[in-house]
Amino acid sequence: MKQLPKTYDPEAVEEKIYDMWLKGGYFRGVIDPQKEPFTIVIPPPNVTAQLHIGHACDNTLQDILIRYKRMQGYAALWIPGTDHAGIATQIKVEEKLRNEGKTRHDLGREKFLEEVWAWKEKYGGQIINQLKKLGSSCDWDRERFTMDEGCSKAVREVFVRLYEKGLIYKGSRIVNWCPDCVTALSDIEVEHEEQRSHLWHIKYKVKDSQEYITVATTRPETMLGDTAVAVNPSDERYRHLVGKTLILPLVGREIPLIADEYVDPSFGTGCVKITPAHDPNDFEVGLRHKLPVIRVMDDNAVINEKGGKYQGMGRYEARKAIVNDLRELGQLDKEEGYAHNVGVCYRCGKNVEPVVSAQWFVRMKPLAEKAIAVVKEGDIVFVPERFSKIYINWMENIHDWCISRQLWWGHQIPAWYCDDCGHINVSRDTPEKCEKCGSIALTQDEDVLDTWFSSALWPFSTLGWPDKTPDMDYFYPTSVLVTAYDIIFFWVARMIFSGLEHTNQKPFSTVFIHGLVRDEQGRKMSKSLGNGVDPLDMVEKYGADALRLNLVSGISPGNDMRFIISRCESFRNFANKLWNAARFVLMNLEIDRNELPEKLETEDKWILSRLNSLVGEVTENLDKFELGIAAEKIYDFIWDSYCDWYIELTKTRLQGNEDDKKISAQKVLCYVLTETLKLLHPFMPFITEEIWQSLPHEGEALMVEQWPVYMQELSFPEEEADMESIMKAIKAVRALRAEKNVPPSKKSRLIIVTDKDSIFKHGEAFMMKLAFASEIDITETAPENLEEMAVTVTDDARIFIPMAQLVDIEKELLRIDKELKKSREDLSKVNAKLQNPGFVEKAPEHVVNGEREKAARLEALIENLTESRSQLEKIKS
RNA sequence: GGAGGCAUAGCUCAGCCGGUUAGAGCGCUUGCUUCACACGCAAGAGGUCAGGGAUUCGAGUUCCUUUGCCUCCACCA
Repeated sequence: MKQLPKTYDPEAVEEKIYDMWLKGGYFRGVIDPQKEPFTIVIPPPNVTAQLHIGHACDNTLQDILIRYKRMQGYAALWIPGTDHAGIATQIKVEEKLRNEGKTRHDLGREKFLEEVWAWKEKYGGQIINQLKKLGSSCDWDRERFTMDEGCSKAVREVFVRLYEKGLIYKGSRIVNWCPDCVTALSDIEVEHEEQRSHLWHIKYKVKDSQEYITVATTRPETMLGDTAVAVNPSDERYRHLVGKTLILPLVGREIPLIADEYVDPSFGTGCVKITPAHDPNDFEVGLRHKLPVIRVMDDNAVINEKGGKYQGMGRYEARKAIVNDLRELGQLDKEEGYAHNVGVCYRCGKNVEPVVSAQWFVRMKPLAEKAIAVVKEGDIVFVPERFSKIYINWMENIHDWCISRQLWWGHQIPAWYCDDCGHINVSRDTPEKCEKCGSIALTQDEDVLDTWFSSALWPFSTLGWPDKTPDMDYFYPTSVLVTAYDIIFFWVARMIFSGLEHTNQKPFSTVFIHGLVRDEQGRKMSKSLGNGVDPLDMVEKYGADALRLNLVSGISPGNDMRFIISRCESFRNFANKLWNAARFVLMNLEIDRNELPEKLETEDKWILSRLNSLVGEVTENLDKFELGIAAEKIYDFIWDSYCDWYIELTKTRLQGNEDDKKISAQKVLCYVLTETLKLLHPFMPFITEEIWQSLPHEGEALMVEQWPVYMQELSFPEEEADMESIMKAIKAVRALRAEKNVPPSKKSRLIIVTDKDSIFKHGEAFMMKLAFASEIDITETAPENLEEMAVTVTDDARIFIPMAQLVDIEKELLRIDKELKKSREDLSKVNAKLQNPGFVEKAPEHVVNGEREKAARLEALIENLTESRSQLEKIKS
């Protein structure tokens, strides 16, 4: 017999258990042709810093799925890894350098990258350690990094293939430029926020005329680059001026007044200044009208030499100066307050500047088509389903993807420019000479790729692609992708089209989307608010199991959740509850084999039947990704059915002196506990494993045990009902006693009047213990000296308690009347249903039968209540 | 301008395909050193399931609508 400490101590258990799992090699995904594969690739956390509570949630969900499937006999593989997170990490390291008074340019590219790699080693390691602390059962032998050799090879392969197919091109386009990060961004890396600003109305003089045209703009500084003013061709007000020349204020440049459908005549003055170099729409207009493109800002958003006297000013400094100058010239017609959406960089939060720039793009339309079809046809399923609409909508309106970044940290673009002929050599390996002119003077493109370019390949680059590997053959396509809804576009969408394009297969079958973890007030967790929660703190305080259960129970798929610390405490209490249940079982255990006894008592069948239903339901819930519901059901079963009832019920047998009943109780206790541990294991891996190891068992570890299956022969509806009868009686007695504050130490005789005497005969011992009886009489007729007794009633028994303390006829009458009223109301409702032909005809049989049974129960209860009532009345008079 | 979500106990939230008396945690009230557990046990209070309408034998659950929050997408100067 093994002794467990009185309180569960996660710290003493978790590391030991995790090491045991590691030593056993249970995390390894092993190719086994006899088994079905089940694969998950981790959404690689950024190596920017430590994990936050959102990661803990994401990884707990994955771990639950992978452990569940592993126990079901799948060849389960969970591939871990981290993401280099281009801009984010580079910003972090530059910040660190700034604190040391340095910039990346002081170090130079090579030295700087050394710094970043050192950073990566530090934080990447921390992240892996954190994942382990959470209990994640990843195959650590296969840990990957988006910039490791294999992933880099995949990146080059993809780049070259797409380039050769004409799906990657380099071109001058308007891109979102972050002057602070000094790089181009893709469209989705720009967030929009409303900013209060002004709408400035500026007068442009018509050449050789007294007339003026007024345009409105939110970015007056860009006027330095204006090359036209446009009006709608149908606009009567300006028709006579179309084709005329205007004088650009401050600059003096002559620009045409053009007509273009793009202009909305009803907005503002109906005239739009056209700055092709600094606005995406103007760029398009410029193309249509063959307008010159004059870029007036440099990469830091400082006005360049094209800006005349404003050269050297920052964009907002220039804005101020220009507005002032226009005002002085009398060419500022109006200045009005204006709130509008401004794009900001998703990494640094600074305003993004649309500028024309030569960048690399992925041509999206051809790739998107397949990616839309695969979801529309249900080949890839989103859970919850509603996210597929969001995905499809985005894919259908997709723009080309700007993939080049003016950073140093990342995959350098595999393109080499020939210094002699200018030809672009795109190649998997560093070319020795220009493929066009043979020159050896080649310079590689300085830029790196968008960090998401490599993440997009993650499901197959981690399995060895582009090489043909056994892993690729066996584990690909992966099974489920688990992630939050905020990176559906960044990541999920790009994995889908990349997988389809490069492997000709979908990268995964199911996308399981969860919400974001917010703080107790429902705010997003962020650095600036300082409301972030460190998962390791929670692990330390409450244990990993409690944290995990907090993160998955009481949540619904796809919806945000609040992280409430007090809930960690309740789940720690739950762990302790389970611990003590196990402690109780072990204290009473004299068997060394886990098996069911030959002869089962009613209460055994009751708990086994309940367990069996639980097995069926939990399995179904997990298959439908209803993890929260599954967790709650297991929680309720353990606390309510197993601890509060079954353990209490077995005490009479365990403490009795009938050996066979004692042993059979031990066997059922042990069996049910073991099966329950299996069900709970994916959710609370540490404590379940630790307890399981103490119980009689044959296998090596709980985590590789077989997942329980529903068995018809373990369903005992009759015994369940019988036990419920006894439980109801026990509850009724307890309620009566509690009302009068009778302590458990004060026992009393119980006289049970029932026609189900065999059931109650069996329940005698339970009533003794749990209803605090000193002796029990089971009869079919009510006792005599009623005035000395209190009575309580269930639907199949009247229970008399000869205890003066409880006798209070007036109060009893009141209580019985109240109950009678309620029961009669319920009964009439049920009868109304049953008398409704529509209900009886149309409702399914089990529902109708259920109502009939309910009616019968209520009738019995009413009869018992009425009987008791008339007796009380008799005593009263 | 589009699209989506949320509204259920004092608080935070579950509630799957419509079908017992709408649940949990925390909080609250009362009692209990009941030989696993006070991180516990027992009993209890507390709900017009946001308002209105429709479908149905039956609606917290489906549909429409109103109100109030929230999010995402979108090039209106």
